[in-house]
Amino acid sequence: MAFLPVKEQLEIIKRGTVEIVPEEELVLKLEKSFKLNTPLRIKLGCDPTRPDLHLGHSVILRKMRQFQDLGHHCILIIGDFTGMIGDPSGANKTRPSLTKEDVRENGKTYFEQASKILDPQKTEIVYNADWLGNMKFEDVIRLASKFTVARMIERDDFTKRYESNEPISLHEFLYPLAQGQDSVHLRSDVELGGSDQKFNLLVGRQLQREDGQDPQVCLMMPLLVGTDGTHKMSKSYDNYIGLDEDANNMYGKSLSIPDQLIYDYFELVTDVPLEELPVLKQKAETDPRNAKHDLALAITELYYGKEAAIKAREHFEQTVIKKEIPDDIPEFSFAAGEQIRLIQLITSIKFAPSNGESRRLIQQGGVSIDGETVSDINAEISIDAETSFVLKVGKRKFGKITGK
RNA sequence: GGGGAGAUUCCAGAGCGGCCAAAUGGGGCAGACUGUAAAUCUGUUGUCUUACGACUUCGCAGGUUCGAAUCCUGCUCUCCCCA
Repeated sequence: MAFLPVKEQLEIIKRGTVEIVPEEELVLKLEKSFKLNTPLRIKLGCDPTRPDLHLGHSVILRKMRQFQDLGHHCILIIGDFTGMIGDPSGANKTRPSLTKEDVRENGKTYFEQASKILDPQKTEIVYNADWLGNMKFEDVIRLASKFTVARMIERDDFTKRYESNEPISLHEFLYPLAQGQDSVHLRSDVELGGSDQKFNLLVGRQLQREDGQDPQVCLMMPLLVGTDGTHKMSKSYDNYIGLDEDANNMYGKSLSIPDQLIYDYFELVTDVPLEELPVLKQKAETDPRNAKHDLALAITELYYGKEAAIKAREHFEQTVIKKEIPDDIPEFSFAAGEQIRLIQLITSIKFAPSNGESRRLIQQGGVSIDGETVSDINAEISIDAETSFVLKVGKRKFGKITGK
């Protein structure tokens, strides 16, 4: 296939990037690729320990997709080797070491979810245990000798953990080396990563250089700030919008981001054309309400299509703005003749994790039946064949209770 | 190898023999308000119980005591200083 002119490719590639190190080398690589009509080898590593992808992951995956669309060769590394050992970074808890099967399984799940963004046909999947697992201790020592401790601990997250007296295990120093070794093995031209990966990506450059290769270009994407507006999007902060979230949730959660993030989201997680971005930036400042709805729609549309996205918008307006009952709510049937305490009913359909919690919800006015707030903790419900009412618990848990 | 500090409820962090299901902050949840599932304010935040109360929880295992998160012994883990 024919490649786009280098200048046009660059424009697409640079969208949203934090840093490209070094950009001149990327230009050279693109020029060479164009001349020889050979695709660049783009590398992206993933951690298969938690295969629940969210919009934060999508930032980098989308960048990968852009490379695919430009005709380059994309390689997704499933980090099964590191996953088996259990990367303890960022935590002082030992993570459970996964078995080989677990990791392969997770890797599969990861790829399935990533396929919502990547073109699976054009993605090469590799497992790094295939080469890292064969290294001898001697090889590891030789690799380790290429880095000094001072260089390692100057890495930002190590420095922070060191200063706050948090433990750093020795093997964590080996992770960047392992990742760099991946680049050597795959002879990558470009490695993608979050801006927190800079150090690791740079290690790849050094190791490739020592191996006599043309070092990879490191392309860093910003870390997407989560719905709380402060931390990077991640499952552990519970500020994420999952890729397999249903359309309604995706829409609603997208609306809950703080206003100042609207533009970033447009740039990083939607497909709005480059030339429209400045307009949207303007709109995000002058008309945040509508800009945010546009954003929510754009995000939802990307994963569920236009029709579903519009439905999600309607659902949101109905339930949140007009505070009406949505059309499609789950139904829970109880045997006719049954007498059940409301508290237990709420717990039994998992609208609350414990009876204590249900009780609290009622006490706080968070429970209503057909729009009437229930304040009696001891309320009992008699079910008969005719029973049918809508139970609302908290802001957005609706259920239709019926008798059978 | 030697010396010191520490492990508390989702997180951070008080408590140091009964008044401790355990201060305070963060987070979560609910209510009010709002363009919003944002911000703000208020309430709430182990389990079971209508309630009285009962039960489980303060690294792990034992022990002292009428009674332990708090005292003792051993173990595990972490941090700091020295070598």
